[in-house]
Amino acid sequence: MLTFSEENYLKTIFHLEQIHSNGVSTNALSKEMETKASSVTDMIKKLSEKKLINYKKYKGFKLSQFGMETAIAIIRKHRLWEVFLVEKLNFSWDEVHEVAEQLEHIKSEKLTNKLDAFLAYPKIDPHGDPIPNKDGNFPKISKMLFSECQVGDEGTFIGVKDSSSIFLQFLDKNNIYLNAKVKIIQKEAFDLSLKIEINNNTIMVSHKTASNLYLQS
Amino acid sequence: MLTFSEENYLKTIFHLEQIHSNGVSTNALSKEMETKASSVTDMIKKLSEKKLINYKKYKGFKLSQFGMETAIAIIRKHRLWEVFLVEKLNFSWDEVHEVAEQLEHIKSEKLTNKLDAFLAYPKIDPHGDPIPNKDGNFPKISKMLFSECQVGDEGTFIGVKDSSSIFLQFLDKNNIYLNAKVKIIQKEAFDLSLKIEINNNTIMVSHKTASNLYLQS
DNA sequence: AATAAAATTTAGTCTAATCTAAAAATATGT
DNA sequence: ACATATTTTTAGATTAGACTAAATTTTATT
Repeated sequence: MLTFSEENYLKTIFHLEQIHSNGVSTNALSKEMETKASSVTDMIKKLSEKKLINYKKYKGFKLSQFGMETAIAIIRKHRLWEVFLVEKLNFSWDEVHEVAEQLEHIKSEKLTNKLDAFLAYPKIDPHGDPIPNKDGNFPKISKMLFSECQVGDEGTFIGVKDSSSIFLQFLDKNNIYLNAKVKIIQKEAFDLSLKIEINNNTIMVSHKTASNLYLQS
Repeated sequence: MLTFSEENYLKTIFHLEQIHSNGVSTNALSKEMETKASSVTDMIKKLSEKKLINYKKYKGFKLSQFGMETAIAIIRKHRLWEVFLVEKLNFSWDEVHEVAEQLEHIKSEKLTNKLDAFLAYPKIDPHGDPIPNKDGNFPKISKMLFSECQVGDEGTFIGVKDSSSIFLQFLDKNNIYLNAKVKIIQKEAFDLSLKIEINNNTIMVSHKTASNLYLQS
């Protein structure tokens, strides 16, 4: 049985591997975890003994197959709970992360799978990130930033790039809701702002805003 | 911020105070927590320093007002999550306790209150135990055992005394479901077995079974 | 009231997860 | 290529929560 701390390390290693695909360094992990490098070395040794990562002194580390599965299971739980909090309990986006950080450590496969079913097997979380299924497979989501779309493109607004409170609250205030149907009406050459149709309203969004919204077509 | 361990101690002290109303002893608590008495003494000191209990060496301890509120908040979370697991995720009664033991430690008042609202402010959990409200007040539940009822009594089956898996599975098998409307039809003088009407079915239950079912009239 | 029994506390050890400071290994710049 | 900088690891300390064994206090029994 893994501790919370071990699980948090695994999760963070997983995320770092997405960027540094040829292995993660002690320093990179310590920065991400906001701990000292020596603490990371200690934990890395423990994870290595438990066969969760492959590690050679001074040479960085990578998740093992087993470690990968474990990390994905935690991410699955995190994202499912986020959906639950937003869709069932009416949390706003900017409040869910902290609570999901706790809920992701609840140990019950049965709970996870029943929650998944209760939520009707969602494929993406409120930030637009894909939710791995029971077998650990991530659904393919073809998403692009609003700012990269062509006039005429349409689809569903499924997530954000910037998930800061201030941005999410800005979206709320402007009635830009998750899962809204969106169509790109016009693009201004001058400032790259977009005219979009969203939920049968036509509004203008700045280039900066458009660069932080994902459309699934 | 309290640790899981501190929270578990508080909860257990609360339960013991229901029985030993003039204070709890180190030994009683160590038995209930399945730890050694010396470990309890250590923890008691810490809880005392944090003003969660009132403690005099060799003289036992009691929850302070603050400790009481904290314990009740944990019990509230435990019971709300049990309702969620049974009513929303279709867990069976005998599976919920272990998971609720984990969920009760999630720290977010907002989550607790939103969960409460989502569940429509339930007053009792799947074992028939009362759920304290946001202010820590327990609802008054007038429950009695089926075995103590008179012929003609009617009400709702709200909980069990024996919550062992084997008993809960037995109830499932015999279509005795929580919140069923019940009427006592007849009582056999010979073996004290009852004929009851439950969900428009008439069935017989043994005295032993009837001694473990609570009716709310 | 004296002594035996039981309960409680203290003292010291262990493990997990962190830290600081120092040592060792690796990487970099001229 | 070699001196320096950076990264990583080791060594030793700390805190929380548990433990064992011993000491102390309280309770019970004659």
